[in-house]
Amino acid sequence: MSHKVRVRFAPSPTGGLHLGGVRTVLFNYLFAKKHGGDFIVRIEDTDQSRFVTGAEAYIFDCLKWCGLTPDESVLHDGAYAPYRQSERKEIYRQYAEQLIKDGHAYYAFDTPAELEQMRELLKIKGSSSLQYDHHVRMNMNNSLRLLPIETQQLLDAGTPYVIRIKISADEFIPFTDMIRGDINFDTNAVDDKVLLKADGMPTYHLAVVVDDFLMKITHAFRGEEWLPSAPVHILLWKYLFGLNKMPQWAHLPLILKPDGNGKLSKRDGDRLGFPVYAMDWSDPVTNEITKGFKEIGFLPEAFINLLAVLGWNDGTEQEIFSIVELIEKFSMEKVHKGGAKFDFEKAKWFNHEWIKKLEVDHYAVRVKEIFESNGIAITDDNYLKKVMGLVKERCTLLPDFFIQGSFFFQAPVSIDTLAIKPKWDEKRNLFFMELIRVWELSTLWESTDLEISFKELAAANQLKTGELMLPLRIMLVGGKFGPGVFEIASAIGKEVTIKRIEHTLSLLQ
RNA sequence: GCCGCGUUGGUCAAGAGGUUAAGACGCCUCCCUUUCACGGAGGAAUCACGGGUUCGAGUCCCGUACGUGGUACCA
Repeated sequence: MSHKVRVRFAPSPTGGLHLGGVRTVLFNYLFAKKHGGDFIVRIEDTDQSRFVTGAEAYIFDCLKWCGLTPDESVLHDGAYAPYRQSERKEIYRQYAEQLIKDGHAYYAFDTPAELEQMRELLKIKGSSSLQYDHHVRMNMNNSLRLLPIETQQLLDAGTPYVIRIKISADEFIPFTDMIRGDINFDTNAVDDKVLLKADGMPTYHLAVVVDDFLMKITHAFRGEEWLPSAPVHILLWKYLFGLNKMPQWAHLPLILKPDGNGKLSKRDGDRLGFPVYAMDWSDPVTNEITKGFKEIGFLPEAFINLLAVLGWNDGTEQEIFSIVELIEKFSMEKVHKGGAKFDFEKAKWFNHEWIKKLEVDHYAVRVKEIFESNGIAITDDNYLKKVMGLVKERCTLLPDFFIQGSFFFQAPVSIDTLAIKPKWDEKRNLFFMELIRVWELSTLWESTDLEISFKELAAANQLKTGELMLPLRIMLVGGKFGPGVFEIASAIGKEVTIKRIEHTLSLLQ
């Protein structure tokens, strides 16, 4: 307890950063910050065949957008560098050798073909498992079966080999998971996992344990898919560093697809029409772009919020949390055991809430970009912010500001005259002609003034205001949506208002 | 197949043996608004199943079903 809390997020740079990945980062981050600890990002790039250019930089971009800044990482320095496992390659070997020396691991020279043959044989024998374990290892080509001199000869000859952990039979590995409580594993179900690959790189199993030790990690949080290999890691801790130094584990529940079965994948997003990655990911090989939450118009505050409450809640009715509140209220014990299906409708609701809640200044820059990418140059930022304030409660995603607010900047592209025509007649036509004259002479242009003059004129013409407001709205907006008509008229100004009324009037002739 | 983990409305979920089983999203109705939203009021809809334990079980135990993950020189 006297040690400073240190946690890590350890992604493989193999592609886009998935919702589940961001949530793992988030829970790590929240836990670290809550306990005044350090949040470390370590790049687990031990599989050279899966390396993807740009993926690492992309991960850091996502973290930056989310506001989850690491204390130590490839980009943030720290006392335990390097933070990229490929650069730590030499470190791992000595631990693997140590395990061999202590009798907990061995060299295995079996070729892929021989391994396949072994599995075929087990299958024929009707064995329930096809594992490389105590049942078969004495029939295999490894240093356990070979004479020491034979092993040495193979080694000297440069024969390719891996180092495997020697899992003893009939042993129980108990451990406590912060979320799931006490769990017991039977070693008979675990195989002699490869620790060091033929290319000299460690596998995940060796690398996590060694690095977590070296980097003084106190709490290790990862996805539930790692639970079955936990006994291997625990054994390695026991053999290498001692169980008393082992971090506390928590295996986070999975995020599942909304329909059907299984883990949420990128393909589900494509299929169901929502993003699965935090930010746009462009595949360097195929150039295919996969949409991200940021780009479709999510606020980072909302993204973080919705992820936090997917599998966790503080036991109250509260659903909207700022990052500061999350840090204060988060606890690993309240994380669920079961996986949660992702619901995009609810995700959008969070964004809507955050758009309403936040001052428009927080996201005006992005909305400005959206307008500009739609061909509307914003020359007056204050006017933009005013418009945003007027329409924000109708916007769920950031691009909605364009849909809801373009008519403040340009004449409506199309005018829904069909909505006016059924109740249109000469009397109403004359009313609007007169309205133009009245408003042209008006020196006051506040929405309340406009409403008063509009209503007075309607009364004088013995027309119901209500029947005239919809036509006015259509004239100014183009359709049946948007904030109060008089507020719109006031915002767009006298000249534009009159021009739009005249234009629609001519359309109605 | 084997091993692990899980299971409260359609979805997210509160719930630590005694509750009329919260709340939210979505859906429906109504009010507000002569637009669309926002806001407000209401509605439909749930403890996977079977056995125990107990005066009493969504809550504890055991089975079953279902889901999910793992079973690679991937992480």
